[in-house]
Amino acid sequence: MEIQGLPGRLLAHLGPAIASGELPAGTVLRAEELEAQHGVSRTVVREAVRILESMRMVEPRRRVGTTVRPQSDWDVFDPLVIRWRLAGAGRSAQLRSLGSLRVAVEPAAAALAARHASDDDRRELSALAVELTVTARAADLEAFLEHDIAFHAAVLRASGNEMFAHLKDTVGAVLTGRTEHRLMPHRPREYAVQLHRDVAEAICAGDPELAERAMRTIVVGALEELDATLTD
Amino acid sequence: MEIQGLPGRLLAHLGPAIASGELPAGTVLRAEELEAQHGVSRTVVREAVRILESMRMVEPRRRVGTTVRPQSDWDVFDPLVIRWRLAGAGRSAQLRSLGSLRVAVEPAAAALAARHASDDDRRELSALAVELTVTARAADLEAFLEHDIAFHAAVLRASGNEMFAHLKDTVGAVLTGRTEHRLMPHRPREYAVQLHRDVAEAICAGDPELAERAMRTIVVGALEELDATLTD
DNA sequence: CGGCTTGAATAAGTCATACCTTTGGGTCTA
DNA sequence: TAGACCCAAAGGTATGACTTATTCAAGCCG
Repeated sequence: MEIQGLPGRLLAHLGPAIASGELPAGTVLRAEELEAQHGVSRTVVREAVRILESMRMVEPRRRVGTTVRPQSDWDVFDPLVIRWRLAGAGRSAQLRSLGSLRVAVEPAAAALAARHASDDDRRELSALAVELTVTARAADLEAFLEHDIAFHAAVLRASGNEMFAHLKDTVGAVLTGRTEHRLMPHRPREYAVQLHRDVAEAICAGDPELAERAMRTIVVGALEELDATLTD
Repeated sequence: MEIQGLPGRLLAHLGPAIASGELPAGTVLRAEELEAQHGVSRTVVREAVRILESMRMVEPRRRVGTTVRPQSDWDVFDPLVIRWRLAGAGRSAQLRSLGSLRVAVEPAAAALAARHASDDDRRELSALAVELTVTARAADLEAFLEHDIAFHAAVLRASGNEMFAHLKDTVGAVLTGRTEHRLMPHRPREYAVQLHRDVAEAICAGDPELAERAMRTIVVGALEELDATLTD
């Protein structure tokens, strides 16, 4: 999953530093300095910088150095960029953006899933709905989170659209971030759990409209809760 | 925009080759061979491979070589991956995926735009709607395409959500691909143009429901046309 | 005979260095 | 002052030497 070796290590420093605004747009990074600061060779620095370039976060220019590009240029769908932003300063903005994205995508995915889900998909969704109910009643936040992530991932996958399916890690990151940063009620609301059961049932019954409506209620609720909680 | 220099050139060979299935999952690339085949140095090969690794398209492993990963692992939201797939074999699958994504995102973006668009945004949308009408009547496909792309980009940007805004190049690629591959009527349908005007008017009037509905009609229509045209 | 250890071969990973190419800016000249 | 010109600075590329991890197989032990 992660980029390997020293370039990965360097990236793990530079990426968050840029994403958090510690190195704002316009900052000039010079290869030689990076070598010295991190005690690595040219090769390593170049590979890390190349990756940042491919994410459109920096732009190397001869005679001038490697400059940090404005946030509006970044590849905001890149999983690494999303993770870096969630980790640091841009967290609230990132959560809000992702919240809107979820509102757009997840209901559509639920509708598609109701049409295209395989029998295995349906079985899995039912099982996960049960798990959610159980862990919610037990107020086991950790287990609830795990199953919640699995549930949304299952819906996205069952949609049969590869691009939706690939958003599973992103949605997972949002849910995790929400729990970690105490943006969630200490105990999952029974109403929310009921909605998850509704989604599962609608998909199993092959009812796209119902599935979409229930899922929309879930993600709109999550977004509103987010907006109400985030102060910045 | 593009990755610069020799690594970029190498990437422009390897990326499409992998995306098109010419180098299927499991294929082993050895650095030494790539050097010889493309007449470049290790430095260049390593940087190109690192970028492919960051897109999750290949996985370098010691003692074994750099193996091509299955398509399901790829970073399907990466603009380069999308472009490569649109260019080659995976084109139909890619267009379908993107079509569904548009159906999910663009109506939501239109609704947000109706709430948050600035006065400049609204002016621009009105102007673009006029341009669309004019070029459609003149059956000037090239100019129509250009304004169509600009229109959808403007809606996405006006939504105020950075992630939606970043999909503008992706949507542009779909529209371009559709025109290039003759998946469009030779003359834009007046009905479709009317819908674009409806979207612009609804956003200008601040009517989210109407904007969303009109935009949904546009993208659903586009998707259905696509499904009807694509044979594979 | 089967499983475990061990060692050698292999390919990627890293480093250091030399040299090339582009480009921004200063200088010199008309 | 305007223009041509030159130089230094920074990234770009090439290469050789060395390191490290990993696979595979030979060989050893139970």
